[in-house]
Amino acid sequence: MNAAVGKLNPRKSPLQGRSRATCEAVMEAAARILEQDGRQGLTTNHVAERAGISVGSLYQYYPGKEAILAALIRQMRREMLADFEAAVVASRDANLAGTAKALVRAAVKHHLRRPALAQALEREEADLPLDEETMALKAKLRALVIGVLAERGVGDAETVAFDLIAMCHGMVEAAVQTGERDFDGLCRRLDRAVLGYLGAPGAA
Amino acid sequence: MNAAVGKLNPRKSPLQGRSRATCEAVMEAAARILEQDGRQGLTTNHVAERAGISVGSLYQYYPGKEAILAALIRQMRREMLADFEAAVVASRDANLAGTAKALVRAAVKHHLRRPALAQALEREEADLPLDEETMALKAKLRALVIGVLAERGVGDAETVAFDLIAMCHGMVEAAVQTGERDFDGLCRRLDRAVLGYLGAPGAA
DNA sequence: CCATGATGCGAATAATTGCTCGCTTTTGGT
DNA sequence: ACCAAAAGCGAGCAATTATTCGCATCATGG
Repeated sequence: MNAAVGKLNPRKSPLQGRSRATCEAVMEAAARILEQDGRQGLTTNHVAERAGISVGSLYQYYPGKEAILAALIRQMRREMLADFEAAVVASRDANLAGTAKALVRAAVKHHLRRPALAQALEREEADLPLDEETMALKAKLRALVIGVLAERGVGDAETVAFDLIAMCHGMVEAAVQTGERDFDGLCRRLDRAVLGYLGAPGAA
Repeated sequence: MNAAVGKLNPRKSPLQGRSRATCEAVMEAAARILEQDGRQGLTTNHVAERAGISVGSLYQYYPGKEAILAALIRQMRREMLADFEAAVVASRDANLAGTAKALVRAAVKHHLRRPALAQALEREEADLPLDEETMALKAKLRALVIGVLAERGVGDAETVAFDLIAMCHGMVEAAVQTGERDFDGLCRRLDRAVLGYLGAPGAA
């Protein structure tokens, strides 16, 4: 039963209101610590202190800091996937360029919400044994893009989807890291990159 | 004097041949550990053991694991910059597409040499207080590309250079992470992305 | 071949961080 | 009002990791 209860899954779920608040406080404290100090500052004692609770309480719900990290990552992933799915649905009737732009905006929005946190979490993903979930998420994202491309007659949709995702990821990450916060400007540069790769019209 | 002797710079330089060998053994051991176990395995004791020397000897030359990491990163950066400069020089007389392709190949070559190591080191860069050096390197790289672009009449060379570097970085990293080892195939996809962004001909 | 400084050693100690456990307080139901 | 279960606490022990230091060994110039 539940073979995945290593050190990554919550120990037990909060039942009462205050324990729910405790869990949220832990997550938010961990997020802020990651944003400010990076992983080095993410110790169980430090998180508990920052969350205004005791270590003991923390361990009631999370078996270790990896579990906290995993929870943050899973939350981020849920939001991201939802944003992308919404973008695909919303641009159901648009042409290739229109859909591409919608997806680009979803990606940028996602990273610009809490830029430092998004970057920190992505850097931690690699260390956690979440490969299965990671691959599953990437597969879903790719499937989404592949669908969009194939429906609109783009050849070798698999490879193209992979590359488009990777290129956007790289550009957004680089831009965010330099402190770029101009949403529209960044989106237009991504449009240019995506449409350029596609050799598509509508690059205005 | 030398305000930067925090914990990142070597303590002293090896003078005799055997101490030089010691330092090299430390670097190689650290590299292999990073490739296999990631940062979590990179402890001073472990590195020393793996290098076949004692911890004491390690501390003679490196004041801590950060210094080892910094040394590895600096070495990688030197090689990378040299590769890029060579590519620019070698394609001095080529047109935009030709030079772009040369730079793309330099980038891919760099990452495909020791893929796991390159990725591990890039992930660690962010944690180390090497911001000055990091920015300096990025500036040099960008300057190289800006020069290439401006000479060949590309507008807004600064932004374009930034984006091209970022997009290639993202694509190469993603490809390497999935185990891609097809040098030529990857290069052609990068060509397509770069030339597409540039809206340039020669995309064959 | 001796002296001196460089190099090497690794058990011992310091520092950090992870985690538990016995106990108190709070909550919700009856 | 009472009780059982849930939640919370934090000192303190365990485990891991970092770092030193006194001493042994080796290399090199004189």
